[in-house]
Amino acid sequence: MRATASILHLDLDAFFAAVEQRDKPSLRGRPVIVGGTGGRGVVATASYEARTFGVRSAMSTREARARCPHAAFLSGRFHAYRASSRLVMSALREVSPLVEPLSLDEAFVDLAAADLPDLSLDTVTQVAEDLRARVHEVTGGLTATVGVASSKFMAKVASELDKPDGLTVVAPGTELELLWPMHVRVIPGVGPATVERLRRDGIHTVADLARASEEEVVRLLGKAHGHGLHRLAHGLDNRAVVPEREAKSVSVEDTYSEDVTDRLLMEGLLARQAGTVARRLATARQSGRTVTIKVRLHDFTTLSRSSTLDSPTDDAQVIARTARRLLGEVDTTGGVRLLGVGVSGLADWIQEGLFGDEVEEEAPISLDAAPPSRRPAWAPGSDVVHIEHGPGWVWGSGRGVVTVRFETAETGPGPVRSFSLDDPELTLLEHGSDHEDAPAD
DNA sequence: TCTGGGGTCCTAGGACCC
DNA sequence: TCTGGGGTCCTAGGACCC
Repeated sequence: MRATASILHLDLDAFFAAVEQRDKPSLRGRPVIVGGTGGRGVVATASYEARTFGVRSAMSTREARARCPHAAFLSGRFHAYRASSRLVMSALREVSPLVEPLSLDEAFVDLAAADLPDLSLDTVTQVAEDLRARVHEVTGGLTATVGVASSKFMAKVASELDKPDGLTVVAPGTELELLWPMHVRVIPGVGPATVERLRRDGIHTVADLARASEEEVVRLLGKAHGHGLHRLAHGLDNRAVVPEREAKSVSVEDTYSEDVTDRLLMEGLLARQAGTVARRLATARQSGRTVTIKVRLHDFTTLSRSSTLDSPTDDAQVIARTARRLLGEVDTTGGVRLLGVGVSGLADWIQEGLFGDEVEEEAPISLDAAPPSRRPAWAPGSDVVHIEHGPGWVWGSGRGVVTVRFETAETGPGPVRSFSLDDPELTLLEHGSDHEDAPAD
């Protein structure tokens, strides 16, 4: 909570649907619904025209069709959404270097890091209006709703108040009089289950929540959630705007139009998903140790099984093999409606920055350009090794295992594989055997 | 023939280690 | 011979967000 209204939250209005209406004039003024169009689809975004018929996000497409049969139902063009999103994020970064995207259509901007004469209400209001106009301009007509306040929480609450195409600035000091009459549902993190738990205890408004003792809220909702919500109810929020966040997992899941009952087919579908996950990991130059499968049975029961490997991988075969083994632990009699594969525990083995600038760049690392290392043996990124048929970089090490990414300037990033430290195939190519220097920085 | 897909964070219990 | 306690890792599930 700051003394100035210097955190801005921007939300693009009915984003996916608005992009479709922008790109296809015949859709303008008409109800447009973007989402899964198959028998088991749900609505991702409904245009405001569709919302007047009661169509909402996350509603099944079947129900949306019943409510609004004349709407245009579209399955979505994500490259177009990403392109517009990038334009918006760039526009935000013109205002302040501290921009935290929350999704394709939402971001926080820290105005305290912007180059402004002051942070008075007049100034931030003008900045917000200019920004909304700029977004409209760079996207070719999309509108945004903006909230500006003294914290992330209040900025987000404020941006909900004047949708679409609006602006709300909350003057510092007036937060609680705005917040307390509202329903607890306005607090991000309060969903249906939490609303119900609080309701049973007679807590409906934010003021009710603030009046309750912290002990009581913690008893109802658990330590972290209870403590956090109780603070928010008092308007207390010191979270900073954080521009870059490391991904913690990569996953793919698919709901099938008909339940899958054939075990071999399930294995094939998992293997294909493993390939997609592996490709995304390689693109992000990451690997992870924990492989998780997700299985949704015919009756919507959802299960997960996971297995943590000795060393991180981005190898499609390894992920597929693990996924198949995990599927073996699940009774799929009766069929499954969804299968998914994910890898988490990313970057555990990669010390960010050990590669220096090189890790930030997409360009393949030349083995010839290997920097003389001053780090202990087998530190991630420190050594070039030779295993079996080719050279590679040490990617991670520990527990008697060294993990290597095979990579050359010619081939670019290759697969990640692991070897036991006493594997005779493993030879240190560069970097002598005494490593007494302390790690740099 | 209700109920997507991509994520994040939290909890709770058991294993294991010191 | 009646039995510690703290810390960390792993696993499964749940709530929530967009």
